[in-house]
Amino acid sequence: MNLFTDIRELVVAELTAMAAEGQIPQGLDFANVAVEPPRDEAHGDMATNAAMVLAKPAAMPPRAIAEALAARLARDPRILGADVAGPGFLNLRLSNLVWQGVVAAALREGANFGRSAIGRGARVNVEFVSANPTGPMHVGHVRGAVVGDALANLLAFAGWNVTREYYINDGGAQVDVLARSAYERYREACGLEPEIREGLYPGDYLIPVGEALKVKYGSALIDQPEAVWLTDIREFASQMMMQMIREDLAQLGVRMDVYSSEKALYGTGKIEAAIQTLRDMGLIYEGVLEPPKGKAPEDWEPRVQTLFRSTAHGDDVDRPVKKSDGSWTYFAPDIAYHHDKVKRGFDLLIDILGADHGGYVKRMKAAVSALSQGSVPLDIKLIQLVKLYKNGEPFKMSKRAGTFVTLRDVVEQAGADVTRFMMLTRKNDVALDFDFAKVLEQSKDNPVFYVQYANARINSVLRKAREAGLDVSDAALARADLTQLSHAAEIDMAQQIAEFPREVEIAAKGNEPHRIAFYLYELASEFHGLWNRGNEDASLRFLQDGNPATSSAKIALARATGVVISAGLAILGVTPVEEMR
RNA sequence: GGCCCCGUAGCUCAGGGGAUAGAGCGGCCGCCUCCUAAGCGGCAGGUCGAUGGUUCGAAUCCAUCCGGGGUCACCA
Repeated sequence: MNLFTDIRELVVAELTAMAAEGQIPQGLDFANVAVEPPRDEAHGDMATNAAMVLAKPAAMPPRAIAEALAARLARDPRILGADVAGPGFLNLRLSNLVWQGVVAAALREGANFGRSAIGRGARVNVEFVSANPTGPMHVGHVRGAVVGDALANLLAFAGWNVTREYYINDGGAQVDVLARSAYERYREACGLEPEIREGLYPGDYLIPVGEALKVKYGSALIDQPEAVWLTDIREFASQMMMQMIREDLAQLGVRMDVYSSEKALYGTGKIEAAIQTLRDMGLIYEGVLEPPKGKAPEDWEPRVQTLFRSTAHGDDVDRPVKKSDGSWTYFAPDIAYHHDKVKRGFDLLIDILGADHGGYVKRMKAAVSALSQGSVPLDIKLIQLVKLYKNGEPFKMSKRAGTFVTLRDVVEQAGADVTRFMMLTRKNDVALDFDFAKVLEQSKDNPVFYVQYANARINSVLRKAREAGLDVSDAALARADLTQLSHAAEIDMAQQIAEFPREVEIAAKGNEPHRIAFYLYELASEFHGLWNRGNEDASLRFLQDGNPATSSAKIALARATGVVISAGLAILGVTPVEEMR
């Protein structure tokens, strides 16, 4: 249930009736009519801008519309009062029964509370991580992995049909480097001195690869020329790397539905087919690009290349799909890959990329726009850097990988839940500071702790109530006399709970999972506030000695809050804690 | 120089075209005989980078400019 859309439907229904009865003109567009919580509590529980939005097209003063609408809305049992205010806002006060009903709904719906159908089952592909299979995942990948996974959870919760996909970049030169590096480790496993030359991957995570190669090939590849072993070792090593990456992702609680290989596109005609599709649209031509503007064109020389006319779909310059030697650029398989996604029938594509791929956004959008003839939107989320700190000091670590902090280092130090939550405490396009000390701190400036603490307190109440002999099952609590929840502080709590479904929809529409993390912080804050009100006003404590009926109602409110915390954390992929230690 | 992102309280950051712009930290003042004070309440602190524009209404949309970061033809 989403109370705000319910009330908006009521408003639109009344406006429609007003049009039918001639109170306002026929045929007005109600699309911009909004029902939202007002910023200021004094303005009531909900506000609608209907009168202001419609005043001009209806050629009527806003107050006249607002007053007529108010009179009609006031007849609905849910609405206690409708007051015209300010320039034409209509402020609605809702019956406590409405808010009490939200508590009951949360208890009834449980983990499904807040679930939405706005996605209408549309098929969306979320591509994320897509790290090269040349080593373990490092910090740079963590945020993208978490954002992608949480976004996928969010969209699924909001009614989209989600596919999580990893694009294995195994077609380029970097996997050759991997093969050569692994070969040296193989020589090492065979008792020879490895030559980890400049440009090879030095990390000791390749030692097991070398040992595995020795098991498979014995000494057969020693002193053989590269041409003999390169292809086999490349395949072998990248498979082992992918296995490691899958394990890394599992550590973070991330799972993929589909792994697609770049290499698998070569030799299948898929790249050629994608380019041919563009060629048939007149978007492929042989030409010479202008030198990059403003950059010293010293080493620039005109070259004839095969170009994609991406400017026809919003890009700034056309982009090469073939190098001057006739081989594909990296862009060509990427076009083919997105072509494949379009052909698989997705209604929406989302790519989660590192912020250093900013220059890549327009051309990829252009390609998808062309290949789908504008029918499949591509949203590209660029993920900004994570800066690591420990107690405020920049943090460097090189444990097992040689030069970088790995995903495993982060998860081992901070834990998957903390890592995931923290990665979602910023918008994707803002850099994020991650302090290993602060994220584990048990204080309110640590949002993970703060939210988890609220959940622990709720569990504490339930535990105490159970010890006192109360039935605190959700079914029993849903039957409690919730009309006893009438104090303003309790109604405020219920109102915050009612925000959850609305926040889910806003977050899903904008592909912004971080909104859920911020919402949970606010929800927790409301709960901690209510909890402490019990210190001053004993009637606000959840457990009321000798009054099981009242206790049940208040516990129902606490439990409903817990239900929402769990549902929200589930979207983030974080496990709620039962008890702080 | 082109393109992209950012610019909101001393600091770190929220804020779907709505009313008097919010939170945490830091500062000051309060709250535990009582479900976890690991918390809560209050006060102080703002020309929302600047200037124009669109709009009944702009932190939000558009344009230009100023700062900071990223990126920039045969690397993926």
